[in-house]
Amino acid sequence: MSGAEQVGDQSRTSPTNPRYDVHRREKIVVAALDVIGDVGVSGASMRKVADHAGVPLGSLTYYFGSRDELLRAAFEEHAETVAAKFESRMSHASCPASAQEEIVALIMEDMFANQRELVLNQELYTLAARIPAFREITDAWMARSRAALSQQFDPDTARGLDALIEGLTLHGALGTHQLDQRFVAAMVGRICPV
Amino acid sequence: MSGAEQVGDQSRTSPTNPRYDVHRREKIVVAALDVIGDVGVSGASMRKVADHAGVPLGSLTYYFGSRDELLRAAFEEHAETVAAKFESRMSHASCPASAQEEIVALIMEDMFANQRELVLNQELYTLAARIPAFREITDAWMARSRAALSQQFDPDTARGLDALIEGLTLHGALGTHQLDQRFVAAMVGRICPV
Amino acid sequence: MSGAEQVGDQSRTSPTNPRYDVHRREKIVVAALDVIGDVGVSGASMRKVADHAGVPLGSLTYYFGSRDELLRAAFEEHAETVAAKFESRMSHASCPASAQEEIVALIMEDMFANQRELVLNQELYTLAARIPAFREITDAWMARSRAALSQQFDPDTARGLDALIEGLTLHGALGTHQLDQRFVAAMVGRICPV
Amino acid sequence: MSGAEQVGDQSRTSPTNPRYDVHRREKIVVAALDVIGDVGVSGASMRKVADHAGVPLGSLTYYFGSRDELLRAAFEEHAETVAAKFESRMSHASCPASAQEEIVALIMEDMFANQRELVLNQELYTLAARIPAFREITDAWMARSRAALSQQFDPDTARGLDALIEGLTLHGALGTHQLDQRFVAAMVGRICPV
DNA sequence: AATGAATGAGGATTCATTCAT
DNA sequence: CATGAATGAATCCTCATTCAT
Repeated sequence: MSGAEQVGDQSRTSPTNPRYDVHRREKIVVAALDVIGDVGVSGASMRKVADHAGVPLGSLTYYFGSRDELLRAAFEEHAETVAAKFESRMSHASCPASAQEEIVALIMEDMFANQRELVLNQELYTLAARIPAFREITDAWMARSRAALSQQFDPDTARGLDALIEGLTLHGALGTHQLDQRFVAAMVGRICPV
Repeated sequence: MSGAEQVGDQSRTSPTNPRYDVHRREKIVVAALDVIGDVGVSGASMRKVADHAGVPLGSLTYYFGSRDELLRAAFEEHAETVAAKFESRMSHASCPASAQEEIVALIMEDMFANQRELVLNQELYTLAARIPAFREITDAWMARSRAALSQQFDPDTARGLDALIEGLTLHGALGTHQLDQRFVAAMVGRICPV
Repeated sequence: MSGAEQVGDQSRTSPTNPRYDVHRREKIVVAALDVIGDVGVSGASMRKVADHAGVPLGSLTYYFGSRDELLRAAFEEHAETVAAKFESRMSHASCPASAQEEIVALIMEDMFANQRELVLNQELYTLAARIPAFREITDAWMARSRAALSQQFDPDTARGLDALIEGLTLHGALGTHQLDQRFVAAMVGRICPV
Repeated sequence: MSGAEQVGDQSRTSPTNPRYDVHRREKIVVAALDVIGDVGVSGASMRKVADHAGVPLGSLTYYFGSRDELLRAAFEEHAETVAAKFESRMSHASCPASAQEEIVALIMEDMFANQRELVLNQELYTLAARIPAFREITDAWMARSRAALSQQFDPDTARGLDALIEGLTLHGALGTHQLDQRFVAAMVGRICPV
């Protein structure tokens, strides 16, 4: 989509004078998420993000006004990505049984497949615990998850599954031993009414 | 005054014995947890902690060597407190049924009773996600929780309950609507095998 | 729309003629004075002035070349306004006695009627104290004041009155208690020879 | 006074490691006034002041907390110095006539003897025009001036003289031609009742 | 002619840590 | 033993100005 609009690498900007760089905003957001995933929110200084994105420091506050605004944009992007993946999984399920399979796969494969996502998630929750603006992001995200689950499950089961997924992925990612598919499937099954 | 509490020469040098002024050390740890609960780890500067504890700035590095060491001590204290409360709950249960009741009470009452505990938990998890030293703390804590649960439940159920508790408390604390006792009891019941 | 106000080709190039959009230029100057009156010269950034004037940022340097030039234009406008008011007052006086009345009214009513004018005056003097370009503005202004006073008073009295007006208005504006008309009239009377 | 307590240049501190530098606070204040006199308040950055004082940048906020606090301390010092000079002049006068002579000398010699004092005065007034904290400084200063004048003159005359002194010194310093002693004496004489 | 995207230089401030006392 | 004065490094942010369009 966005690639189709580009004629070539230097179509709009020269490398030395990148004025009117349309992708810069997105580039900065991605760099911010990378840096946060690496060194956490507290370690993600404007300078580190700028360096990682390959843009001048001044452009960060030009595009985002403040570090807080950048963090907000970054975590909105993160939540969007993860929620979309979740919804995609759920949309493939045609019945509760296949939905359960998708949930197991999701826990085993998607979530926290890497350190980056685990850290991003935790950092977002931590901000949400203290700062209303980030709470809004997690609220919207949780609502989407629950809505996706509600396509196949009754409200209580949807909420229970949501919580179980949260707990299993976190313990799986933080815990010492690997999550085991049979165990995950069993727990998901127990939450779902027969 | 403070000298009267010292037992002898070894009290100053042995790492296992309380050295210097134990009360002051503890006071600093509690102050650190308070400040972290208020402004997060990144906002918890040595000066803020010292001010909150009512101790001179220099005493922080005197007692803890570095900020990192102080954070570690603080989160060890936090984990200890929460784990002890969990174990206490579990020790009151004489059968799986009463254990389930305790778990429900624990989710509804104990965890994240206040903003402070929610923030502390999230901050600890966030550090654990990136830094091995803090992972050790969460590992030990999780092991204790699981051990407590294993007194009444089989290993899989214990792990499942642990995850469910984690997910429910987090979603309860972060989510928009209050947790409902009937719902919590139902979900706990589903995880537990009949 | 804005093009219709241009007289011809020379309107764009002659420095003495209004070029480009005179209204916009004037609008910027007024906005600059407002902002300076509010947050001082040091707080009057190009962006704040542009926002206040409702014009694009780029137009400031387009019309004024640099911030310095804008400040100069703004303070020239300010001095012109105040000097004109002063001359108007003086022109109403037909004899020294009525001139004294006008001076008293001027001190009591005109000068520093608001915070904005007080600040603008002080900011201009402060610049004049260090920077020759602004000294030129205050020099011309003082010369006009003195000339206006000289219509009714001998040179020494004119200079004395000028200084007294300066001191009374400043102390009246900065001081804690209101200026009292009887007192002002008495002091003006003392400076004027019988 | 303070010199008597010093044994030698390196009595307390070594040049390379100036810990516990008792005079540092005062040194910074003086440097701040120098820099302000040179480049104005807006040009007086913490770094310039630190460089001028020969102290590390970090020590400025250590001693003063913020730039505002430093500016306040600096202008308090300035006001104190000038007010003390004024009071000293006035204390030498034993009768209104000699007081008038002192006032003339003060206008001709003391005030704005140099660019530095003129700038400092104007900068202080400018801040006072917008910021209450600095208004307090000018209020206290004016009260002292008036009190000193009231030793020899009735209240109205004291206030009138105060204003005249203000206006004459300012116009003398900013104006194009030098102040003339005969003229100053005449104006001071006119304000004082016979 | 007019604009606004872009940026480098410099702004104030915070802070963990050091170490002379 | 305990302290707090001291600091350099790094923080976020502001801004006048430039210049491709």
